[in-house]
Amino acid sequence: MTQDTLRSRLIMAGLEILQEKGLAALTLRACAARVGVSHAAPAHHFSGLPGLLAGIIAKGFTQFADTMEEDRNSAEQTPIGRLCGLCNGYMRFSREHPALFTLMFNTSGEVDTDDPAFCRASDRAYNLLHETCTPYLPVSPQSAATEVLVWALVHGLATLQHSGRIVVTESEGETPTIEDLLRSLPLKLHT
Amino acid sequence: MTQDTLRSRLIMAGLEILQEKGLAALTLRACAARVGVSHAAPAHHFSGLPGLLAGIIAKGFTQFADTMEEDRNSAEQTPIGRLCGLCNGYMRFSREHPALFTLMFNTSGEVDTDDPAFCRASDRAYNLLHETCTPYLPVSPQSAATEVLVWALVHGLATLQHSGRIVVTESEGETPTIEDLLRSLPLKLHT
DNA sequence: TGTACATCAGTGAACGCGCGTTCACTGATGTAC
DNA sequence: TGTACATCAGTGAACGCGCGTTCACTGATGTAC
Repeated sequence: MTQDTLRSRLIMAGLEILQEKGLAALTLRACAARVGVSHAAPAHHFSGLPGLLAGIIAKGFTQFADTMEEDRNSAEQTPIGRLCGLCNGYMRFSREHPALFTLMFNTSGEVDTDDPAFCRASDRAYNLLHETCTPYLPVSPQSAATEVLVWALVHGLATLQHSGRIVVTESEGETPTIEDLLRSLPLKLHT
Repeated sequence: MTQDTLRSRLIMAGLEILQEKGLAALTLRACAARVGVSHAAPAHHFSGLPGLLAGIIAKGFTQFADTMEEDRNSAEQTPIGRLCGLCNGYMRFSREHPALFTLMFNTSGEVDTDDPAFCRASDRAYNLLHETCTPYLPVSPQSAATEVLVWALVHGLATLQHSGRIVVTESEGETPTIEDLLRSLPLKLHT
């Protein structure tokens, strides 16, 4: 019990440090200090920094999937409405948690990608995208699957937005909205 | 003269270290050691690590633009051929220099983004994309500019490919090619 | 042509720093008898 | 009910490590006169 609590408290501390100070500040000692525990304590719960990172990323994917699901389900319940909602959630999460988002999609080799919690959370996020794209067919036999197009588009937008190179809004204005971009794609419903 | 030479040799060493061992191994001391110079020498040429990183990233953008220009100019000289070539260059560079590519598009705060060489090289890469998209018009008034669509798509593909989440090929096979993906987009030529 | 001097890239020793890791320990908890 | 013992999460001191930075120095180069 105490073990589970400290473990999850260290992960939460890691998420906060990532949010406030970025990846460079994310160390075992910093997490222990934030929780208020000696710096040797995390060794009882994680196999070094890669283990802690895996735990943090798993938690990150869970929050990511929650955000997408929430925005999808509170949007207009049509295929395009749900897809726009999901993508807005994707963009929103990457905007609100830039350092975490970057870490989640960076296999810098320092992360234990076999961690079962990590795989479960990551799969759940992917399946949300997959489900929300199922109403759509590829436009032609040669064209790519809808989910590849959509995923690449929204992921590229999120990454470029994060690095300050483009601006994407949710409300209407001079810059394109997610909805404009998705409507630019050739999406064809099942007949 | 000696100053310029050591400066550029340190940048080249940084690029090699990035390629071989990743971002975590990229330090002032490591660059100095690779060049064969004392670890205090770089201080005469760079204002700490951020200055060296700016130099490395500027060089990276130059190589990036070279790669895209080369692939664009050796492709079939039609609008779609040139655009496919450029995007193949984009993907090829990100595949061949994953750590550098990640660093180039990550404003982790540790980089001096006001560096003039950095701005010049970055602008040249962007202008290549812009030029190659000029034959195309948006499909409708609401839809996004072609270059935003293309950039987001190819950047998303590059990033997701790098993190091992999707596979994109240049030759034909079971997975979509860049050409398939670009042909999936609604691109309309000027009349 | 020669002398004196200024400049400055690179040296090598030393510094403090935060990191992950180790290790003997303490003290609470739970269990066997 | 009580005693003895095993377990184990967390402690705190100590370790070696590589990092960026500082600083007095050396020695080559270029310039003024």
